[in-house]
Amino acid sequence: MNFELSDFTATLIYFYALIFVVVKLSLYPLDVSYKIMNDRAVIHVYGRTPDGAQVCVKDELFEPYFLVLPKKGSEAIEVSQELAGMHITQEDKEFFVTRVEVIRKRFIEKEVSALKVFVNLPKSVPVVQESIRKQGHTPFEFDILFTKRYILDKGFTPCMLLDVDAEPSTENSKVPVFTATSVAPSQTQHTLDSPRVLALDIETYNPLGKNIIAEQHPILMLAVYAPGFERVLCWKRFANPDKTIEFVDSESELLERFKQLIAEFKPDILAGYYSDGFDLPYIIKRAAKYKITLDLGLDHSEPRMMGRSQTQVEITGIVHLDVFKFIRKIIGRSMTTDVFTLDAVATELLGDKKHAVDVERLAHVWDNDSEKLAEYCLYNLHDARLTHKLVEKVFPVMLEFVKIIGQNLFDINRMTFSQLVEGLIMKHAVLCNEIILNKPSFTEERQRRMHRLHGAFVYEPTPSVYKNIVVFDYRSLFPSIIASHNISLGTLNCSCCEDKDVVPIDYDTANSEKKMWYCTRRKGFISMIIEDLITRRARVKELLKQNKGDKMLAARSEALKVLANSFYGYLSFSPARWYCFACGESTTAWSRFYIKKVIAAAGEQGFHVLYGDTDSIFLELGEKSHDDAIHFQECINKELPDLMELDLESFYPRGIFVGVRAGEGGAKKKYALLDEKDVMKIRGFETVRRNSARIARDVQREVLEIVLKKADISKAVAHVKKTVSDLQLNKIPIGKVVIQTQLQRNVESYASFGPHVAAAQRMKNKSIPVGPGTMLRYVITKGAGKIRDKVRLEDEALQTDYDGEYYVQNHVIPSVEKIFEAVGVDILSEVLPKKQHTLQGFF
DNA sequence: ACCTACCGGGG
DNA sequence: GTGTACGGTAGGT
Repeated sequence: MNFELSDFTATLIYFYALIFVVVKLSLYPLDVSYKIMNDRAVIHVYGRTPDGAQVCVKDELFEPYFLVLPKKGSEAIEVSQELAGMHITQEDKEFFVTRVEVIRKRFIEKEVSALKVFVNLPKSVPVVQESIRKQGHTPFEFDILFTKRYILDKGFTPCMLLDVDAEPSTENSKVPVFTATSVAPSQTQHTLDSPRVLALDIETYNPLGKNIIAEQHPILMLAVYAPGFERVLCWKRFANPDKTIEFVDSESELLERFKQLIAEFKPDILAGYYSDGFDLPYIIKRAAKYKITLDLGLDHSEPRMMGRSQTQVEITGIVHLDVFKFIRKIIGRSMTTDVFTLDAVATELLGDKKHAVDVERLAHVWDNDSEKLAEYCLYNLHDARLTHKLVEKVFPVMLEFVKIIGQNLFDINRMTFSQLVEGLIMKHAVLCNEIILNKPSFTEERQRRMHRLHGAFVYEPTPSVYKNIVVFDYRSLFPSIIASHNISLGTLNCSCCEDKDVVPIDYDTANSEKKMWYCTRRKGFISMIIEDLITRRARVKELLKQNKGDKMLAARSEALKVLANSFYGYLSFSPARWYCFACGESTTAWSRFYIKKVIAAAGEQGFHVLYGDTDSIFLELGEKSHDDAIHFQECINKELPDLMELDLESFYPRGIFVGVRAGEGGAKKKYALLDEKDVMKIRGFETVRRNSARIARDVQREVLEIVLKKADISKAVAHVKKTVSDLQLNKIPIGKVVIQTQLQRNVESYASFGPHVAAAQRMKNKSIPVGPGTMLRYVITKGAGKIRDKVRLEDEALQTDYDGEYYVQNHVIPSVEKIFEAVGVDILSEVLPKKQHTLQGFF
C-alpha cells in the first residue's frame, strides 16, 4: 500500500483509537448516507479531515421518527399510549413503533402538544404514518429523508467542520471508519472552501450525430482535469501525442484506468457538465456492458442512477456535481445567454471558449484518419478544463447555499428555487420548534391551483419604437414588502391588530376577498426569515464595499438575494409546504400599490410612461435630461419605507415594444432594447429550439438588429420580403428549413400521429431502424392534406420540394409579425400580394 | 379548451 | 428510497 501523508495521518488516528478506544476527530462532512445493519439504520457521514484525510463516521444512535397531531377531542397522552403498541406486518416485513414521546411544538406559529413517534426503520415511517392517518390523527414530517433529518436535528452544516467523539470500527471501506459517540458542529466555523475537484468529460463514437445510443456506441476518449492532474485516455494510437494523452488498448481498459485515476486523485468532488444526463449514465452503461464493477464509492459501491426521467447519479462518499444543472437553474436567470451549452456558458462566465473542433466528424475521423485524433483529445481535455473552471467559479455560491440552507452539496447542486426556499424554511422550522408542514395532496394541490392569484400590476406598452428610455426598478420589491408588512401564515388577521395595516386591495373586485391585515406586534415566522435574509445581505454588501472583489462576500450576497427573491413565488407555488394564498395575494396587492405610486409620480413630473411591470418602470425622457431622471429617483426614495428602494437600472438610446399574440397571455414582457454600448437586450422573444426551423430564428434576430441599430423599417421589410421570396422560390438552403425532433418511444405506441411520428413512420417503411432516441430530421413539402401528410425526410426531399409557403406562414411570419405590428407595418400584406390573398378561394 | 409529446444539455 | 423534474410550447383531437 502506498499512503499519502493524509492517509497516513488518518491511519495514525485509527491505530491510536484502537489503543485508547475513544478519540476526538473533526471532519468537513461531504456526503451523508445510511445503511441497514443488524436491523437498524446506521448513518454514515463521509468527509475530509482538516489535514486532508478522507474518513467515514457512522452514527448508530439516530432513530427514525415523525410527528403526529392528535385528532380533535383526544388527549395527547392517551393517543401516545395507543400508538406505542403499533405493529404492522407486510410481506414478511415488520414495521413498528418503538416508543412515543409527548412534546411541545409550534404549529403555524401557535403552541401545541404533539407526539414524536419513533419507529424501527426509516422504511417504517411511510407505512406507520399511513395507518395513523387512517385513525384520524394527522402525521407530520414523515417525508423528510432520514439523512436530511439527521443533518437538521444534529444542527450541523455540510462542508463546515464537525467535531466527533468516536471509536474505530472494522467496517470494510476504502477509508478509515469510526463509530461516533457524539457529533456536534465545531465552534470554529471552519469551512471546506478548497475541496479537491476533479472534472470529467467523455467523447463518444457518434456516427448518427445527435442520436446518441450508449448501448451501441463506445466511449472513445475520457478526460479528467484538476490543476496538475490532467489526463486524456484514448484507445486508438496516433503519432506524437501530447504528454497529457495516455493510450489504452480498449474501451474496457479505458474504464479500468478511469477507476484507477479516481482512486489515485481521491476527489471530494467529481464534476461534469450535464454529467447527470450524459457522461456518468454513459460510463455506467458501458461498464455494465463489459461487466466491469465500477466501485467508485468509498464503501466500494457503484454509482447509482436515481429518479426516472430525471437521472441523478450518486456516488457514496464523493460529491458528484453536475455544474450544468446549477448554472441553468440558479445562475441562468441572471445571465444574458439563453442557451446553456458549455460553449455559451464558458464564454459568458469565463471568457473562454470551447476548441473549434467539428465534433460531428469525430466518428469519421476515428474510423479513417486517426492522426487527426490528437485535436479531439485536446478538445476533450479542454472541455474538462472548462468544467473545472466553471466549478471554481460557481462553487462559492453553492457553498453559500449549503451554509445558509444546511443541506448537502449534492442536493444544493440540483435544487430548484422553490426547493432552496423550502429547505431554508425547514431549517428555521427546526430552530424555531415549528412543525414542518406537509406537502399538499394531489387534490389539495389542484384546489390551490383553481384559486387564481390577483397578479402584479402591468402598465401595457403601446407597441412602437422609442428613443431615450430610462428604466427604474424597485430593489427586491417582493421581499421588502413581505418583511416590512410582516406577511406570514401565523400573523394573518390576528385578533390584536385589526385595521392597523390593512392590505390595499380593492375588496369589492378582488376575488371578493375578506379584509386582510398582519400582526404588528409579533414577528411572523416567514417574514422573520426573509427579514433575516435582507439584513444579512445588507451587512454583506457593506463589507463588500470595503473589500471590493471579495469572491466569498459576492457569492454570499448573490445567494441571499436569490433566496429572498424566491420567497414570494414560493408562497404562491401550489406544491409548497408553506403555501399561503393570502400571503401571495397581499404581497402583490402591496406591489401594485408601490408601482402605481411611481407611475403616477412620473406622470406628474412630465415623463412619458412607456411600460411598467411588477417592480420596474420604463420612461421616455423626451425633453428631459439624465439628471432629471436621477432627481426623480431621489424624490421617490425619500418617501419609501426603510427597507424599500427604487434603483436606476439603465439608460437606453433605443427600444422596441411588441404586442403579444392572442393566447400568449401572461407573456407580457416582449421587448428589445439597445443600450449605450450598442448591445441588444432581448426579452420575451421565442427562445432557440431545435424543432423550429433555423430560418425563423435567423430572420427574427436580423429584423430586430435592423430596426434597432439601423433604425430603418424599410430595410427590415425588404429583408423579410427577400427571405419570403427566397423561400417561395426554394432558394433558401434546405438545411435551414429542416425541423429536428427526437423520437421518444416506439412508433406504434403513439396515440396522436404528429408530424414527427409521420417522419418516423417513413423511416420505418424504408427499413431504417427507428426507436426511442432516434433523431428525426424532416421537412414539410408541397401538397395537400395535414402537415403530417406533407412530411418528408431530409434526404427524401430535394431543394425544390419543400413548401416555402408553409415556412413563410408557420415559421417566418409568426416570428416577426409582432415586431412589424409595433412599427405600423402589416408584414403579411407586405409580403403577400393582396389579390393572391383574396382570390385564392376562387380557383 | 384540453391533451399529448417534446425541448433542454451531452456527442 | 421517509422516492418519482419542470415549465413552456406545438400540434392534434
